[in-house]
Amino acid sequence: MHEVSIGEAAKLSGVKAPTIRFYEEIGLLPRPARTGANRRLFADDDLRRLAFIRHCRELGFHLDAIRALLKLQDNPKQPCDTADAIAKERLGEVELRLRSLKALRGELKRMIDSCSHGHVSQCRVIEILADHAKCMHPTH
Amino acid sequence: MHEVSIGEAAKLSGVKAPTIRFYEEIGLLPRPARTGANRRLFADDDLRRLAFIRHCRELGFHLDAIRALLKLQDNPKQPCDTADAIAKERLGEVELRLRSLKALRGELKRMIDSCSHGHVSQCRVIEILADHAKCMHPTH
DNA sequence: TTAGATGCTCTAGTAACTAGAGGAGCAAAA
DNA sequence: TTTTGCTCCTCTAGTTACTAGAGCATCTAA
Repeated sequence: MHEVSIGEAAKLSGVKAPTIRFYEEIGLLPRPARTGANRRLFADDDLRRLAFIRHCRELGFHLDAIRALLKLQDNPKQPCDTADAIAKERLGEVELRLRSLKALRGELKRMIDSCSHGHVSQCRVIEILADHAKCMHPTH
Repeated sequence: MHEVSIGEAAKLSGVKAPTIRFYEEIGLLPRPARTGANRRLFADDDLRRLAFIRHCRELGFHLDAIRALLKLQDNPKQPCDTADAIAKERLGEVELRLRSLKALRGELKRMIDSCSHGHVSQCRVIEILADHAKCMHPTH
């Protein structure tokens, strides 16, 4: 059956042991089997589920979205529109964030470039932060 | 002296009243004056500080960084290297995040494009999420 | 005078973990 | 056999930057 301890599961999946326990607690992972001494034993299925969760988290999905995706995975005969929609929503978030971060980068660069490294009283960084009107950031 | 209530301060600064109280509580804002009936009265200085904080937050600075920047602002004769360093650190974070989000966007697009809108069992989105090896994301 | 808006404090909740306390079990060396 | 050190258990509390709500006081306008 090839069952592993939580430490082993953590190593194999790249998810830390406390986080695995946390996922169990919030119902993202089913409760694994236990040894006589009450230690968790993870089977292949658990490890696969863990890998799925981890990959989703790396791509920035919220736990709620992951919960929905896992539910889909558990019912493979359903149409996959929901999975598609969740991924598209995430893509939208990413694109929004990208635009805003690009604008931000511009403003930060401008701020840093115009700093003449004198005293705080003449510091452009502080000045721009203090006075929004001096800011060229397009979206706030 | 032109002092305003917390609601007025919220309107003027764009920071919500509970958030203003929160900033006071954690020592980011000095305790403002009070009326006889114990209501907060914000002076111009407070409003300037609030605007500073808000602008910093919009640019994504952590409250700790803002605390440091405010301390600098309070001692204008210091050299402004610290302000410069904080802004540069933030720029670094932004650039890192940008790279990672761009990679993410690519992966999400690829996932969505290869979805044929059938059943979950053949869904490429779910499949790629389940199996990291099928993922082209360069950095994880 | 009374209704509705605004203010006060305090507690608790959010996301997604992370850290620590205090204790039990296990494997290997002395 | 004992002891050392690692892993594991549960439980509580802390993190960031707020947000929501309860229960009460005060202010403003009709």
